[in-house]
Amino acid sequence: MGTLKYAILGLLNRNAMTGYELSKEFETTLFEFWNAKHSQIYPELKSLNAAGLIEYHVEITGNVLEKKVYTITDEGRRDFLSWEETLCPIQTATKDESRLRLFFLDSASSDFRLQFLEDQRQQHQAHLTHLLENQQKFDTVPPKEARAFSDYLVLRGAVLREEAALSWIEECLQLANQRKSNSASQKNRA
Amino acid sequence: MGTLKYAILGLLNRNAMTGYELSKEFETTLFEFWNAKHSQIYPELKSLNAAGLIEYHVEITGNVLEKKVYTITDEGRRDFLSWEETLCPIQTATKDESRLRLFFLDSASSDFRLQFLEDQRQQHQAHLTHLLENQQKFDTVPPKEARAFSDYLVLRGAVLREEAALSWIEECLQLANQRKSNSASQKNRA
DNA sequence: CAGCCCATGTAATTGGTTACATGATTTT
DNA sequence: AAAATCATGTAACCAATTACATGGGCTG
Repeated sequence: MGTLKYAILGLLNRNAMTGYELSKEFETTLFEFWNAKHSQIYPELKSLNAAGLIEYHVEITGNVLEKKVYTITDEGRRDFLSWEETLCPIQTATKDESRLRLFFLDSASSDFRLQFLEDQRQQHQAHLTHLLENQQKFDTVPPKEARAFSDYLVLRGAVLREEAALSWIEECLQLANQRKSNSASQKNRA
Repeated sequence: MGTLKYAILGLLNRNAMTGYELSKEFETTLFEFWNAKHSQIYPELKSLNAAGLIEYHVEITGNVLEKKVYTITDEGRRDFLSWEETLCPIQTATKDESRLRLFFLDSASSDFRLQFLEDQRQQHQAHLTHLLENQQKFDTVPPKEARAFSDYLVLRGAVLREEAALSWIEECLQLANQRKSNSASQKNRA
């Protein structure tokens, strides 16, 4: 899809940045829905530069350490906007190892089943708590064209998704427990 | 991670199957949380066979058409179970182009913003409807050790996730509409 | 001066998709 | 007879992670 390209152009469309700063931005801000390591970013910057979509100038930190501050070009901005202003299909399929394991969970022992679900529950709980802490940093919905508005929206998305994941696991636990007390009376299965 | 390996072993642990049937299984049953094309499956089967985790015998369909029916070996079963009976981290990050686009949506025109959100809303709505139709096929929660129990659980997971996604988009739409009427009175921004 | 962060790259490998390639069987 | 589906594979390419490799700058 070449999505990394547009993630980078999008970030540079906001602020000029070095590859290192882009990498930090992926780790922090975009982490929930996109990520890329520096080993993927630097080559991509090289090719975006070659394509004339971004430029850079070198700045010196201290005495010798060079850093390349990248800026988006007009052509790059046009390219980004033409990507940004297109519709896109929602994600109906996504690789999720937890769900795969859960799908096969009937081949595991009944003890492990509960242990697995309980562990998943706790992890989701912890992650949700963390997200809610971030959400509380917004005392109010960020206004207008504020940069933080997007941050708020994607954070809300993460919160709602995580709440749903937690509800789901709790539903699974409940059904698994039901099953356990049922099957106690008929343990003589294959 | 080598997850494909365990997805295949897990399926073969249920039933003996050909590569073609595995491929269909990925397309239908596992699709929501794992997928693999035949071009990835056939080489994987080759290497699992070489590792002694699966075996096959050849069956003839019609006059000449050969198909390889794969069976899991004892060693394969042990390997699968040792994977299956381990805890795993929840997914806190997943690449999602829709969310990325939404994150950058402030660089788009206000008209397009609403168009994008409305389109996403409709897509989520349609997908949810489809999932709920599948859910109705279960008149009751499948019992005990029934194969369908896992199917039911992952379907419930998909339903809850999709409901959350829809709620989120609706919240975004609401906020975006608010913003529009607000910003009408102060359109003189940079 | 040690340890951590800043800063930039490349190489090797894995995971995954798309395209290439072939041919039999069944259904309409 | 054509079209859809069954059936199996390989090749080329793209995306992404892990590891390799180097060195400066800042803080305690």
